[in-house]
Amino acid sequence: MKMSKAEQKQQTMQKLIEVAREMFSRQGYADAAMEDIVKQAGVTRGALYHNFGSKEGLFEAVLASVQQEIGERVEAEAAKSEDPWQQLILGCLAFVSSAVEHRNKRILLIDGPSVIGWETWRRMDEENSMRHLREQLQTMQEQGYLRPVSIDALTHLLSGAMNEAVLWISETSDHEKSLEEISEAMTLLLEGYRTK
Amino acid sequence: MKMSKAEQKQQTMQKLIEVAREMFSRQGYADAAMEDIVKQAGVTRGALYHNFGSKEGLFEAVLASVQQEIGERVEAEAAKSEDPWQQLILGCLAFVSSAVEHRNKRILLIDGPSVIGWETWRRMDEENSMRHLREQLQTMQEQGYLRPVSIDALTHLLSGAMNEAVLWISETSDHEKSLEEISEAMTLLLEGYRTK
DNA sequence: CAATTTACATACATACTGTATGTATGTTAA
DNA sequence: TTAACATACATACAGTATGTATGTAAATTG
Repeated sequence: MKMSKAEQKQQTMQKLIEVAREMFSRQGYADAAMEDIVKQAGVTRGALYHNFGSKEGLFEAVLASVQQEIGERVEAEAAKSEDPWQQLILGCLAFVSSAVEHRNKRILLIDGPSVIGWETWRRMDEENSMRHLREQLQTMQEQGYLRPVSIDALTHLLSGAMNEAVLWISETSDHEKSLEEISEAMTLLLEGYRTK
Repeated sequence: MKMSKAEQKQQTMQKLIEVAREMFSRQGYADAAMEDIVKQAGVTRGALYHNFGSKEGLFEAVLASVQQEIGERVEAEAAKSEDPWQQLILGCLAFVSSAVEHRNKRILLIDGPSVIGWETWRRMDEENSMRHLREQLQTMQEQGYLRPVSIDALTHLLSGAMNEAVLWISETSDHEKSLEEISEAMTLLLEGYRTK
């Protein structure tokens, strides 16, 4: 069976991203050696540098796939309700549940900001999970569900709270219980902004 | 003027920590070369490895000094009031104001968790700024100021919210304004937990 | 005051990223 | 159909950074 150049490229890139995602998750960015990644992916350093340019470039591609995956799950979950408050809660819970997974957590929350810089990390996040959050809050405020408060500030506060929640949950012995506690605390937290 | 061994050690360690703190803040942990650090501190690699063991060891010492400094400011600020709610607000604001400073932000919030791992980072933070927050919330709940909610969960949510707030503020063009917005949003956020 | 520990310097080993160059395979157009 | 070219990738090597082993002078100690 023959393969076009485009198909071949697509395949090696995907394989490298998969392998790198696993390695970055297990050992962290700094301790994951390119040599091991290409070996496990069944290619050579040439392929990696041809397609991604640098270790950072590879990481950015991996992070993008992580964020996209989470963003889709958040959106899908939020869409299950018509009520704005329900949508907000569902979205937040979906984010925490997704991000806490082993293959996402470290890449997204620990190494992400450090490796590519917080600004770039934020810009990438903005186009995935954070955009949904901001738009949801914006809409809710316009419809009178939320008190008059800076949407920017609020978005970041909530996003930060959830990020830390993810890291905390993943460290606790009983994930179910801690997720439940976070869910309760988040609900109360949001009550402070509620008008109707 | 003569110097005892202990004094000498203390002095080189302090100098290395100071220089490293500046370099880590400017270039980030990964791009800060040991060679440059020791050169600027006026010693050699021998002194560094003798005192700190590794690059990570040096970073941990730097981070400790950052956290201690912030922790002290938070405590001092909170002590300016007798009212628990005022104390909480003052402490939170002091944390954000301190952490946002250039010589603290990156080391504490960006590179910290990535370099030494989130668990270690949390354990270190626990002994500084976070402990104050948890104890304050604990006390407030016992005195009936706060709704019944998991103090652990709440502490992490607030801590995470503030951390992200710091990073956001530092990226905005008008720090004063964004700090004001965060202050307002944080106050409302806390209202959700208030009982009296 | 001899012995020993301490604080540090220096030279070197190791490991990892990134680059320069080569090659085989797919693509395109006369 | 084939010649010219582009692309995807392999390989060998260079550069740089961390960490270690060993040496040394000064202070501490019994």
